[in-house]
Amino acid sequence: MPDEATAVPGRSPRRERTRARLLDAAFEVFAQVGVQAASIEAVCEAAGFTRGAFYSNFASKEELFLALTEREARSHLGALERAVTTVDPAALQTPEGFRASVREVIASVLPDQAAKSSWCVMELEFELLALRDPQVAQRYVDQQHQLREEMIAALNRVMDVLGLRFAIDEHVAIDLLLGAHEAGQRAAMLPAAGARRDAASMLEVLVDLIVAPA
Amino acid sequence: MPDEATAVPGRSPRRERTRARLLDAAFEVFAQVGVQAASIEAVCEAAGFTRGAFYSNFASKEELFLALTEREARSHLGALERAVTTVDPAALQTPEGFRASVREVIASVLPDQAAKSSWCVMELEFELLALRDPQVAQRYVDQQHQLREEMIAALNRVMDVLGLRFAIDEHVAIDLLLGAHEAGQRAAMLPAAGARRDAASMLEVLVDLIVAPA
DNA sequence: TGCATCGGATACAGTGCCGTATCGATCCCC
DNA sequence: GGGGATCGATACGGCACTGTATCCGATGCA
Repeated sequence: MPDEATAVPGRSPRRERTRARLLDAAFEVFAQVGVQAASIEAVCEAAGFTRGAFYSNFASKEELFLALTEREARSHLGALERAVTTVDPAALQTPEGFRASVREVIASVLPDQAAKSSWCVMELEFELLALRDPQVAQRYVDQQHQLREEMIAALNRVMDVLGLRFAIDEHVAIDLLLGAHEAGQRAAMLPAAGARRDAASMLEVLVDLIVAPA
Repeated sequence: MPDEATAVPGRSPRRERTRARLLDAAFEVFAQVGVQAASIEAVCEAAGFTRGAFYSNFASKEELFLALTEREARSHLGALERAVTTVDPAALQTPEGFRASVREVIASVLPDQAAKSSWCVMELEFELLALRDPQVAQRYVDQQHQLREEMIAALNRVMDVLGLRFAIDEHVAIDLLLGAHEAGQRAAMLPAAGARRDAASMLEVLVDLIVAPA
């Protein structure tokens, strides 16, 4: 037995794979039926395990959920970094190219096509859980904060190249951008009512409003 | 027995009271633990009834939830109308008065202090349910659509008095306003992380951006 | 006041999920 | 290749909730 419970978090490869499969299954099941409605049993079945495996890896459904959000947050931060470093400076020279780049950076944090749209459902679940459980709330707030700070930095870097800046407080700007993106994505998952404005056009209107020459 | 099942929806006063108490309790319980996590039993207990009363009035939890959203939507539309008719034209003459009026109209649809902040939790629940259940989705979309159309009309009426107009598409404008309001309200329910921007300032920034002289 | 209907309470059988305790296979290291 | 630790499967008792069928008191009408 290792001396410390807080020793190296080096879990055996086998255990790591089990955890990963459980997390994958949790993502799927949670997105499909909701975190609260999802039974531990259903997650295990989707992962091809029995509850024995689950309780050997997680203490509760909440812990599983938090591990999942952490994994996804890490992955999103990675995607953000990649998106920023792959922005083509040449493309930025035109207004269209600039707006496309902004949208790409935003989309990298809230992937639409790649990881299916089910992540935005999970975001809603996360927020809802946070509104009820203080422990979850802390994690949620921290993750959101970190993500937004990195996005501000990323977008500022992009805009510097162009001699542009935010016309309004950058925190408000990010909130508006992310809000518009999320709203657009969710709207896309619902049946249309009347004239449906898509996320793309909303974002472009917004970008025009809040970006100004430096 | 009445000939028609679709006769007058005139329910007896007693029955109406029972339904109202069940709806009140549902609001409370749903907001507290979530729609999915809430057991019918818990709702009944909160209302001071047994499940017998519930099944005598509703076929399922979903039906109860839909009845609840309908009642609340009606109440919100009423509040919106009242807010618009009580706007003081004199107050509109100053920029501050105008912004306050805009905020009041918006707040009337998404009440913050009055009906507690728990309604925005219910909104999230509603949206989440809509993303999963097509039947719920239709209702959700319809309600949102109606609300937004009425808000556009209301705000346009207010702005006409001042010789102002939306600088951008009015549907986009409403989406941004409502989004900002909701985001601000939810943020207010969570522990602060770093500099917390409140809903009020976000809305004012936004109003300044999207309102222009006619 | 008596009677018919309505509306909510009670009783019951059934189900799915929970968390734990224990067992057995697999993996790893010497 | 054996022995010990690890890890997931199995088995068990229990509980909370579901939906229905039935009962009984309240209510309203003649």
